[in-house]
Amino acid sequence: MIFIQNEVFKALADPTRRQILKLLSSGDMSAGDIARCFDMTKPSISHHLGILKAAGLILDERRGQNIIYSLNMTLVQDIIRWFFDFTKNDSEEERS
Amino acid sequence: MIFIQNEVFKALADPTRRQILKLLSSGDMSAGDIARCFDMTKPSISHHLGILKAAGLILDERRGQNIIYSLNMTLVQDIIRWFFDFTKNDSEEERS
DNA sequence: TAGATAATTAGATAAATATCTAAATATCTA
DNA sequence: TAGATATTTAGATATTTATCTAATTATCTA
Repeated sequence: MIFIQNEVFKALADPTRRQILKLLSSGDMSAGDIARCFDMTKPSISHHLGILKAAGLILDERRGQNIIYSLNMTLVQDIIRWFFDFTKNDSEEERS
Repeated sequence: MIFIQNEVFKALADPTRRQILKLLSSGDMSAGDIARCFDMTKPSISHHLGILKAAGLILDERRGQNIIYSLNMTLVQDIIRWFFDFTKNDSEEERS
Protein backbone atom coordinates (compact mmCIF):
# COMPACT_ATOMS: atom_id res chain seq x y z
CA MET A 1 0.00 0.00 0.00
CA ILE A 2 1.45 3.29 -1.15
CA PHE A 3 1.75 6.14 1.35
CA ILE A 4 1.16 9.79 0.49
CA GLN A 5 2.04 12.48 3.05
CA ASN A 6 -0.73 14.59 4.55
CA GLU A 7 0.96 17.76 3.21
CA VAL A 8 0.38 16.53 -0.33
CA PHE A 9 -3.39 16.39 0.15
CA LYS A 10 -3.35 19.70 2.03
CA ALA A 11 -1.42 21.26 -0.84
CA LEU A 12 -3.98 19.96 -3.33
CA ALA A 13 -6.88 21.40 -1.32
CA ASP A 14 -6.39 24.94 -2.64
CA PRO A 15 -7.72 25.94 -6.10
CA THR A 16 -4.87 28.38 -6.77
CA ARG A 17 -2.33 25.64 -6.10
CA ARG A 18 -4.13 23.17 -8.36
CA GLN A 19 -4.16 25.84 -11.07
CA ILE A 20 -0.40 26.26 -10.64
CA LEU A 21 0.04 22.50 -11.11
CA LYS A 22 -2.08 22.65 -14.27
CA LEU A 23 0.11 25.47 -15.62
CA LEU A 24 3.26 23.50 -14.90
CA SER A 25 1.85 20.43 -16.66
CA SER A 26 2.30 22.37 -19.90
CA GLY A 27 5.93 23.16 -19.14
CA ASP A 28 8.31 24.67 -16.62
CA MET A 29 7.74 28.28 -15.56
CA SER A 30 9.43 30.93 -13.43
CA ALA A 31 7.76 32.22 -10.25
CA GLY A 32 7.09 35.52 -12.02
CA ASP A 33 5.50 33.81 -15.03
CA ILE A 34 3.25 31.89 -12.68
CA ALA A 35 2.35 34.99 -10.64
CA ARG A 36 1.37 36.84 -13.82
CA CYS A 37 -1.36 34.24 -14.43
CA PHE A 38 -3.15 35.14 -11.21
CA ASP A 39 -4.95 38.14 -9.80
CA MET A 40 -2.95 37.88 -6.62
CA THR A 41 0.22 39.42 -5.19
CA LYS A 42 3.60 37.82 -5.80
CA PRO A 43 4.15 37.02 -2.10
CA SER A 44 0.86 35.12 -2.04
CA ILE A 45 1.89 33.06 -5.07
CA SER A 46 5.31 32.54 -3.49
CA HIS A 47 3.53 31.22 -0.40
CA HIS A 48 1.59 28.73 -2.54
CA LEU A 49 4.75 27.68 -4.38
CA GLY A 50 6.39 27.08 -1.02
CA ILE A 51 3.56 24.79 0.07
CA LEU A 52 3.63 22.86 -3.23
CA LYS A 53 7.40 22.50 -2.97
CA ALA A 54 7.30 21.38 0.69
CA ALA A 55 4.74 18.75 -0.35
CA GLY A 56 7.10 17.57 -3.09
CA LEU A 57 4.59 18.30 -5.84
CA ILE A 58 6.90 20.74 -7.59
CA LEU A 59 10.65 21.09 -7.97
CA ASP A 60 12.62 24.32 -8.24
CA GLU A 61 15.90 25.35 -9.79
CA ARG A 62 17.46 28.79 -9.85
CA ARG A 63 18.43 29.99 -13.33
CA GLY A 64 20.01 33.43 -12.99
CA GLN A 65 17.54 35.83 -11.43
CA ASN A 66 14.66 33.43 -12.00
CA ILE A 67 13.56 30.39 -10.10
CA ILE A 68 12.12 27.82 -12.47
CA TYR A 69 9.42 25.52 -11.18
CA SER A 70 8.50 22.14 -12.61
CA LEU A 71 5.94 19.45 -11.85
CA ASN A 72 7.18 16.38 -9.96
CA MET A 73 5.64 13.70 -12.14
CA THR A 74 6.91 10.91 -9.90
CA LEU A 75 4.70 12.09 -7.05
CA VAL A 76 1.73 12.59 -9.40
CA GLN A 77 2.11 8.95 -10.44
CA ASP A 78 2.25 7.86 -6.79
CA ILE A 79 -0.96 9.79 -6.10
CA ILE A 80 -2.66 8.05 -9.03
CA ARG A 81 -1.56 4.72 -7.59
CA TRP A 82 -2.88 5.71 -4.15
CA PHE A 83 -6.34 6.42 -5.58
CA PHE A 84 -6.19 3.37 -7.79
CA ASP A 85 -5.82 1.21 -4.67
CA PHE A 86 -9.39 2.15 -3.73
CA THR A 87 -10.63 0.43 -6.86
CA LYS A 88 -9.21 -2.89 -5.63
CA ASN A 89 -11.82 -4.21 -3.21
CA ASP A 90 -10.05 -6.18 -0.47
CA SER A 91 -13.10 -7.59 1.32
CA GLU A 92 -13.66 -11.35 1.49
CA GLU A 93 -17.34 -11.61 0.57
CA GLU A 94 -16.88 -9.74 -2.70
CA ARG A 95 -14.19 -12.09 -4.05
CA SER A 96 -15.50 -14.23 -6.94
CA MET B 1 -10.66 17.92 -19.32
CA ILE B 2 -12.42 16.45 -16.32
CA PHE B 3 -13.60 18.77 -13.55
CA ILE B 4 -13.46 17.90 -9.87
CA GLN B 5 -15.18 20.20 -7.36
CA ASN B 6 -13.08 22.05 -4.81
CA GLU B 7 -15.02 20.36 -1.96
CA VAL B 8 -13.65 17.00 -3.10
CA PHE B 9 -10.04 18.10 -2.62
CA LYS B 10 -10.93 19.83 0.66
CA ALA B 11 -12.59 16.63 1.86
CA LEU B 12 -9.47 14.64 0.98
CA ALA B 13 -7.22 17.04 2.90
CA ASP B 14 -8.03 15.54 6.30
CA PRO B 15 -6.34 12.32 7.50
CA THR B 16 -9.39 11.11 9.42
CA ARG B 17 -11.53 11.46 6.32
CA ARG B 18 -9.01 9.60 4.16
CA GLN B 19 -8.97 6.84 6.77
CA ILE B 20 -12.77 6.65 6.56
CA LEU B 21 -12.51 6.24 2.80
CA LYS B 22 -9.94 3.44 3.27
CA LEU B 23 -12.30 1.67 5.68
CA LEU B 24 -15.16 1.95 3.21
CA SER B 25 -13.01 0.55 0.41
CA SER B 26 -13.22 -2.81 2.23
CA GLY B 27 -17.01 -2.67 2.43
CA ASP B 28 -20.00 -0.62 3.54
CA MET B 29 -20.19 0.41 7.20
CA SER B 30 -22.61 2.16 9.54
CA ALA B 31 -21.73 5.50 11.11
CA GLY B 32 -21.32 3.77 14.45
CA ASP B 33 -19.00 1.11 13.03
CA ILE B 34 -16.89 3.86 11.53
CA ALA B 35 -16.85 5.91 14.74
CA ARG B 36 -15.69 2.87 16.72
CA CYS B 37 -12.51 2.77 14.58
CA PHE B 38 -11.43 6.21 15.78
CA ASP B 39 -10.39 7.81 19.06
CA MET B 40 -12.81 10.65 18.46
CA THR B 41 -16.39 11.48 19.48
CA LYS B 42 -19.32 10.40 17.33
CA PRO B 43 -20.32 13.97 16.49
CA SER B 44 -16.82 14.61 15.15
CA ILE B 45 -17.02 11.55 12.93
CA SER B 46 -20.51 12.59 11.86
CA HIS B 47 -19.06 15.96 10.87
CA HIS B 48 -16.43 14.23 8.73
CA LEU B 49 -19.04 11.94 7.17
CA GLY B 50 -21.10 15.03 6.31
CA ILE B 51 -18.14 16.62 4.53
CA LEU B 52 -17.37 13.42 2.58
CA LYS B 53 -21.02 13.08 1.63
CA ALA B 54 -21.33 16.74 0.57
CA ALA B 55 -18.26 16.22 -1.63
CA GLY B 56 -19.91 13.18 -3.20
CA LEU B 57 -17.14 10.84 -2.07
CA ILE B 58 -19.48 8.65 -0.05
CA LEU B 59 -23.14 7.67 -0.33
CA ASP B 60 -25.52 6.96 2.54
CA GLU B 61 -28.63 4.88 3.01
CA ARG B 62 -30.67 4.44 6.15
CA ARG B 63 -31.25 0.81 7.19
CA GLY B 64 -33.40 0.82 10.31
CA GLN B 65 -31.60 2.66 13.10
CA ASN B 66 -28.34 2.63 11.17
CA ILE B 67 -27.09 4.77 8.37
CA ILE B 68 -24.89 2.76 6.05
CA TYR B 69 -22.11 4.54 4.22
CA SER B 70 -20.44 3.39 1.04
CA LEU B 71 -17.64 4.65 -1.19
CA ASN B 72 -18.66 6.42 -4.41
CA MET B 73 -16.36 4.61 -6.82
CA THR B 74 -17.51 6.70 -9.77
CA LEU B 75 -16.02 9.83 -8.23
CA VAL B 76 -12.84 7.97 -7.25
CA GLN B 77 -12.44 7.00 -10.91
CA ASP B 78 -13.01 10.61 -11.99
CA ILE B 79 -10.31 11.75 -9.56
CA ILE B 80 -7.88 9.20 -11.00
CA ARG B 81 -8.67 10.54 -14.47
CA TRP B 82 -8.11 14.12 -13.24
CA PHE B 83 -4.61 13.26 -11.99
CA PHE B 84 -3.90 11.14 -15.03
CA ASP B 85 -4.43 14.23 -17.22
CA PHE B 86 -1.26 15.69 -15.69
CA THR B 87 0.74 12.87 -17.19
CA LYS B 88 -0.31 13.96 -20.69
CA ASN B 89 2.06 16.78 -21.55
CA ASP B 90 0.25 19.28 -23.79
CA SER B 91 3.17 21.59 -24.60
CA GLU B 92 4.32 22.01 -28.20
CA GLU B 93 8.10 21.69 -27.84
CA GLU B 94 7.88 18.32 -26.10
CA ARG B 95 5.90 16.64 -28.91
CA SER B 96 8.03 14.07 -30.78
C1' DT C 1 -46.18 4.46 24.04
C1' DA C 2 -41.84 4.63 26.99
C1' DG C 3 -37.24 3.64 26.97
C1' DA C 4 -33.14 2.39 24.48
C1' DT C 5 -30.07 2.87 20.64
C1' DA C 6 -28.09 5.32 16.47
C1' DA C 7 -26.97 9.34 14.45
C1' DT C 8 -27.09 14.26 13.55
C1' DT C 9 -27.39 19.25 14.65
C1' DA C 10 -26.21 23.35 17.41
C1' DG C 11 -23.08 26.18 19.52
C1' DA C 12 -18.48 27.21 21.33
C1' DT C 13 -13.43 27.42 20.88
C1' DA C 14 -8.64 26.78 19.61
C1' DA C 15 -5.73 26.06 15.70
C1' DA C 16 -4.68 26.44 10.86
C1' DT C 17 -4.61 29.05 6.62
C1' DA C 18 -4.92 32.49 2.70
C1' DT C 19 -4.06 36.93 1.88
C1' DC C 20 -2.00 41.47 2.20
C1' DT C 21 1.92 45.15 2.82
C1' DA C 22 6.61 46.02 3.93
C1' DA C 23 11.21 44.43 4.19
C1' DA C 24 15.00 41.38 2.97
C1' DT C 25 17.83 38.48 -0.17
C1' DA C 26 19.84 37.11 -4.57
C1' DT C 27 21.31 38.00 -9.12
C1' DC C 28 22.40 40.61 -13.18
C1' DT C 29 24.38 44.53 -15.71
C1' DA C 30 25.99 49.20 -16.83
C1' DT D 1 29.72 48.84 -7.07
C1' DA D 2 24.94 51.02 -7.68
C1' DG D 3 20.66 50.28 -9.40
C1' DA D 4 17.24 47.26 -11.34
C1' DT D 5 14.77 42.99 -11.40
C1' DA D 6 13.11 38.51 -9.37
C1' DT D 7 11.78 36.21 -5.53
C1' DT D 8 11.15 35.16 -0.76
C1' DT D 9 10.50 36.16 4.23
C1' DA D 10 8.24 38.54 8.11
C1' DG D 11 4.40 40.02 10.41
C1' DA D 12 -0.55 41.07 10.70
C1' DT D 13 -5.44 39.82 10.07
C1' DA D 14 -9.78 37.76 8.72
C1' DT D 15 -11.67 33.35 7.57
C1' DT D 16 -12.03 28.50 7.81
C1' DT D 17 -11.93 24.24 10.17
C1' DA D 18 -11.57 20.28 13.54
C1' DT D 19 -13.01 19.18 17.77
C1' DC D 20 -15.73 19.04 21.93
C1' DT D 21 -20.24 18.91 24.93
C1' DA D 22 -25.15 19.24 25.01
C1' DA D 23 -29.40 18.81 22.73
C1' DT D 24 -32.32 16.97 19.06
C1' DT D 25 -34.20 13.64 15.70
C1' DA D 26 -35.21 8.99 14.02
C1' DT D 27 -36.00 4.23 14.68
C1' DC D 28 -36.79 -0.05 17.06
C1' DT D 29 -38.88 -3.01 20.60
C1' DA D 30 -40.92 -4.59 24.98
